[in-house]
Amino acid sequence: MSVGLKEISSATGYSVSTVSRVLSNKISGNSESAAHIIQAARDMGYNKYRDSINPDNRVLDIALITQHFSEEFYAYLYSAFDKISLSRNCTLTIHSVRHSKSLQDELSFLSKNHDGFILFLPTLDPYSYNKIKERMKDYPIVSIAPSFESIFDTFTFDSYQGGALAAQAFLEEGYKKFGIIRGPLEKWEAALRRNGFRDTIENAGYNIIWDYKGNYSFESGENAFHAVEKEKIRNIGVFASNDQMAVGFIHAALENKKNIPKDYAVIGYDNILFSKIFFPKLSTIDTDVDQLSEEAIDHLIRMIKKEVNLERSARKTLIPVELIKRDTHK
Amino acid sequence: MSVGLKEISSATGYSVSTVSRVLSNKISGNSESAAHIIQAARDMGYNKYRDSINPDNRVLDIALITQHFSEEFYAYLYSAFDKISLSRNCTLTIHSVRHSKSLQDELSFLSKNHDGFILFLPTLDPYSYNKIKERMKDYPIVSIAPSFESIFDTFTFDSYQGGALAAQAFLEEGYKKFGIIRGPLEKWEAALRRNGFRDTIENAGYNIIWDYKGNYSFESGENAFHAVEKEKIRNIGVFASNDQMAVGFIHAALENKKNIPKDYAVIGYDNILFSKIFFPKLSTIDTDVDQLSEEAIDHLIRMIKKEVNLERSARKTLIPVELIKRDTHK
DNA sequence: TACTTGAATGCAAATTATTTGCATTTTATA
DNA sequence: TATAAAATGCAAATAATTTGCATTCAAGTA
Repeated sequence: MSVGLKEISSATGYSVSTVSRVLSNKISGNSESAAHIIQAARDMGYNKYRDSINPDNRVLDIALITQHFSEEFYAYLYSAFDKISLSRNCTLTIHSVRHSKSLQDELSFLSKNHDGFILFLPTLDPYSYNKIKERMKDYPIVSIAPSFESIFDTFTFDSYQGGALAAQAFLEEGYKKFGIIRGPLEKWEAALRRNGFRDTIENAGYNIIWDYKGNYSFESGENAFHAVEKEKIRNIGVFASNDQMAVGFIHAALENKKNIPKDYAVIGYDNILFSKIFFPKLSTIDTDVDQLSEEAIDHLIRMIKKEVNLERSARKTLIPVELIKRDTHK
Repeated sequence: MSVGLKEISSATGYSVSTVSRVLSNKISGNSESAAHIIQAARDMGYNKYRDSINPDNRVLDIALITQHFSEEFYAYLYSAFDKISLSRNCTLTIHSVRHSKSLQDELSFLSKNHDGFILFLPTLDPYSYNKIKERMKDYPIVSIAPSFESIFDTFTFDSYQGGALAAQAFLEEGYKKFGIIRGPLEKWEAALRRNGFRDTIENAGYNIIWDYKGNYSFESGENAFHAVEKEKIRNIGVFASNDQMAVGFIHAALENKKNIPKDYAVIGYDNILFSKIFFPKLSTIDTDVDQLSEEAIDHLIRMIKKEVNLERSARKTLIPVELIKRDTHK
């Protein structure tokens, strides 16, 4: 059963004309009656609701578009966005397009039901990003995926700083040998983490003497250990590009009767739950997902309210990260 | 800009009358032209799309309504539903109502944009469930939250069986002493896991000699260890109601130079990622989230297509669980 | 091939939904 | 209490959608 002005009229007690005027902004939307009618229109599912009513006078519907994986990080991310959007009086819906066949069509469809998008599509290529931009011209979109080229206004963690912080910690503690377990370098943030670490080490006059190409998995951390063990390096500061690899490395090291941090000092990245449970407790780079979501959502809301100049080229905002010192280095 | 039949007409090249007929099922929806028009209506965001078109002829939009927490389980759950709904040609959106002030209104609103709900609201009271049922009469809803009273057709894991499997394993291995770290008993599935374990132990002529009231957290697992240590019990089979508590228990035990499984055999529940990484690897009850989502979604689709008799009282389907034997018991 | 039948289509009329001009009422403010 | 601005409802105007009817098209049949 389709809902029209007549139904809203009888539900609220106002005439059809008044309802019409409220729902097309012909009447200032801040009076009590207007609020009542707008609320009813939303509740009853009036289908021109979004098109007609000024974003200032209603709840905004925001879609978080992700490529979902069963990793803890996603649970954190959703939780943060959920919390912040509640506090901003927005309704958040999460859509995974990981398996989507026709991303463009899907986004186009979703745009009709939402006021704006938060995009988290780390593996999408610039060509597809540009296609989206083209097709969704003027539609409010914020990206939170780390990427080289900014096509949309972007909020991401300062991965370069993260690598640098790990390096600084090792340097201050007097380490002289440094190694890295890299993430896949085609991922932009993995490259940044590595560069931040390397640049800081090299600026201090040292070199990275061991470099292992991991793939972010626990297993590749274990493999990294076996690789470093062969070379009989000891007393080295190892920066792992994520906690899974760090934990894998430490796990393999302990199984082989090595001492952490004496033989190998390790700093990870992400501060996953198990990094503080794992024994020894893992030092790691912590990202403030709450801050990321807050800034991204607030910016998106400003875009929806047309307070952002879209003519300018896409901004990129870096959210600072922090080193959590625990027990896997001096 | 609101999209009407006129716009769809010029986009597709058919007359307004034909478009009207297709979009109100006056024409069999399986011809090529009909498919074309329906597709265009969806893409262009025609706002009576859902109301008008027969569910057989279009993509279904399903909402997974959860109370989101930053736990790995949620990432798995979403991932499974995501995968299955893709294979069923459904669009899935995830909505967290954990912090929602007016659940009823929110659901009512969401129902206008979706064809059916999967409800995962484990902490919701029966009164609220009944309110939802009342307000959303005839709207397709499937629940996947464990609960005593079935108000909606429900698919959940067989938690009782899970407890029983843990007990059987201990019994077969010759343990004579049994303990349990319970989840919060107001949670129905925690009660079931406990009952399954206890009944099996008691049927075999033994008793649970130690019972700790946990709260599903890592810390309460650690506390459980300190409690059992005080009583100087050893060589006991401990069933932890979830993996977090199991890992907490083992962690504290190892820190106190105890041997797992010699001093304490442990079986957990959930099969979280870290249960296979943690050292020693955790024996645990595994739930097949894929099967759960598959059955729930398929049932929901049948409800949407009106192939389920809603007059009957709510069905409850139990999905079997499995014991994964690893290294924390004999 | 010509004929038959039923579905698909478009035009225009009918119906339904929404907007707006105008007169009246309410509300806020001086 | 007076006054102006905003809100409201009625009814007319406009816009959107549906439907009756005639025509076209496709597929099967004699």
